[in-house]
Amino acid sequence: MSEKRVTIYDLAKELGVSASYISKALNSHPSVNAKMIESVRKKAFELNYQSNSQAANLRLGSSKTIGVIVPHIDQRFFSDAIAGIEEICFKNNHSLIICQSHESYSQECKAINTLIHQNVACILISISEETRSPTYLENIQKHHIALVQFDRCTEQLDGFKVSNDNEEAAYNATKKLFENDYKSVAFIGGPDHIAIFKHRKEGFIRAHKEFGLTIPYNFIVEGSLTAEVGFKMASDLLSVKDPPDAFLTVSDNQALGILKVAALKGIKVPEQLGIFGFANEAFANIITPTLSSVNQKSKELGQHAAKIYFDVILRNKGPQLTNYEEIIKSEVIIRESTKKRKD
Amino acid sequence: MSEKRVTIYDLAKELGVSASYISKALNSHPSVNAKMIESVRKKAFELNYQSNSQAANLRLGSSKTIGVIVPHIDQRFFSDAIAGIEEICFKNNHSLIICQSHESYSQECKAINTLIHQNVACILISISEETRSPTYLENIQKHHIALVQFDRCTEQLDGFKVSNDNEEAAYNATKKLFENDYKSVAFIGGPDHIAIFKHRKEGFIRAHKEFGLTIPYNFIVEGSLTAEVGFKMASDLLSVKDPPDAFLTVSDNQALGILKVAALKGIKVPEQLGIFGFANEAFANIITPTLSSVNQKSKELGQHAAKIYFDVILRNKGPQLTNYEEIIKSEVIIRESTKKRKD
DNA sequence: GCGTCATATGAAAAGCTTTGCAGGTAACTG
DNA sequence: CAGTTACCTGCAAAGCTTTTCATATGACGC
Repeated sequence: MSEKRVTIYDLAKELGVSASYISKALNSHPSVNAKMIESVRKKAFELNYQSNSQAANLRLGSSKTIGVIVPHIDQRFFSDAIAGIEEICFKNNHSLIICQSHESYSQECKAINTLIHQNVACILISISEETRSPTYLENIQKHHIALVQFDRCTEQLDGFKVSNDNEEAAYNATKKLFENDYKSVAFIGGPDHIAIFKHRKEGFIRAHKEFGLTIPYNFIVEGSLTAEVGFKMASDLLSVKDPPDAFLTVSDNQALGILKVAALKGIKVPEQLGIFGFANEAFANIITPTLSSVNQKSKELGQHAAKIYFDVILRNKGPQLTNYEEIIKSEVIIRESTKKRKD
Repeated sequence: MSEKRVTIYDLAKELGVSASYISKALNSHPSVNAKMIESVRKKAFELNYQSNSQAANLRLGSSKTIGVIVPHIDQRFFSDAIAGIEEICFKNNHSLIICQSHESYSQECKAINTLIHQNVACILISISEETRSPTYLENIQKHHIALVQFDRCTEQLDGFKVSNDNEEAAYNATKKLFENDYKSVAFIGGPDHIAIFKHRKEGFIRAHKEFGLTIPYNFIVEGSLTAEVGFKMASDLLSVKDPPDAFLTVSDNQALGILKVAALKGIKVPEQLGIFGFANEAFANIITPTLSSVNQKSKELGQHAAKIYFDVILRNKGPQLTNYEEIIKSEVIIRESTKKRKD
């Protein structure tokens, strides 16, 4: 019954021609006339033939497949980005292999190996929290596989990158806080060795410089992007002598933790405390008060990352660009949580 | 430089043995002694050799790859399920190819073809809203590729399935509403040809039967799983002569829409109106009032779907089970939105 | 009738791995 | 020493497709 796979040899036998001819027909090779192509197509459909990409790719030495590595596929930002990537790949007839690093360096390496084994044409990666050395990424390039970093990029390796205007976004968010009469803002950041978090911190600092303000040393802290961390950091900071009257975070979840602290301490948001999130999670405009945040346009970011491969790398097989960076403009969204003044 | 791919022939030449021997060594074949295996491994590492899965799979006729098709990867439920699938695949050294159907039948078919071309060992699918005929799924089986349906299954095709106890969950949720003194519950459902939505409706009806209650004909409506639909349906239903005093929905987003209507009309939730969501989205316990919902354990569901392939299908290559269904127990979570009585 | 050209078709190799079988060597037994 | 065993190692084929190059056929011009 469904015993053996149907191959071009089966088609060839049925039609009384050679296998190589069938192959040409299926690929619409110019040396095969239209009538023949049609009848081969028909036969292929009739016998329920499906080409074997593995054999083709083996022959061709490439694979019409893109690999993606992200820390967690079930985090909104990444699943959105992947949706964008998938869209572009689908349009270009490439399929997608997806791996999670679970924020672990060793799993990231394992994923990279898998993708190399699979002979992917390109790897799109957003590195894990643990990744501090780019040696494994260099390994990708050694295997003549294209590499595009998105969102979380390492500055230790040149190449193709897409990320948000993180510095600018943090700068704008901080400025908005000042413009809304908050006087003393604390920053809850993320792991500093990942460029995007460093950049956000820099934007935060630039805004202070511009307004001629100094930042108390303890008003810049770092941690993971969870509500628990937000809660902990905010409890600490709100217990010091001159506490901040606003927070800028690098994740809406951290912001959520701060809201909880405020509720517990009876601090009114936004009247007594301003809170600025990051990532514009689905809940940001649903919770009370609605949360000011930064919309990172994650889907677009994914699309652009994929497009870099199809539009830039593929077209540019000659002199290799070594540094190509795209910035996706994010959008600062002001909601209730930072409206001290009613305007 | 990075010219040609390193193959077992390169290793063979370097070590002065044959390629087939290298292959055996790398696979720890018993006829190769330990010392040799070690030195081949070392050499492989030294030359940065990465095996070519495509060639191996071509030879082996299988592919250590699982294909997944979901409507939208950026919907919480699916990205969670995929996270679960990925976990199990990773453990079993399989990689994952992910496709989105975008709720479109034609894109679903295209995705299926892609996966067949890729020679995947198994396809895990949650069908699109548009899919009404299982012919394309049968095609998968014809290509001796294993098939597991999860969450959204069609009743028109027997086979391996995993889903929630949808009927039971809806029944329990409805019962909870009655127990909390709501007298007249309306149901906002989803597309009826997808079994899970039908089952939820049946659970809703069973609860009424059990309590000896009749359901006004217009209290059962259907639509997509969006806030807009929830808003529209609820506005309509709350304007009739004897409006319902509670809603059971099939999505938290629909519930969100109802909350909006209530706010607009000045109806107090939960005092005057109970609202029950479904899916336990991240925002359910964050919004005000917090939303009663059904936790579908989506990640577990994904894990189980993948495990069916590894634990059941692979182990059971003899007499084919034709109907194997697993039910993941979901959890009904009561929050503020349905607490008419304080207890 | 012969050289030329266009068109249609096929043979064979290559891409890389796995595996059954056979061949070879060394050690060991009686 | 002949025969057996155990252990290593390699040959060759298979898995399916693509592509180069060669051949065959017929038509055409002169």
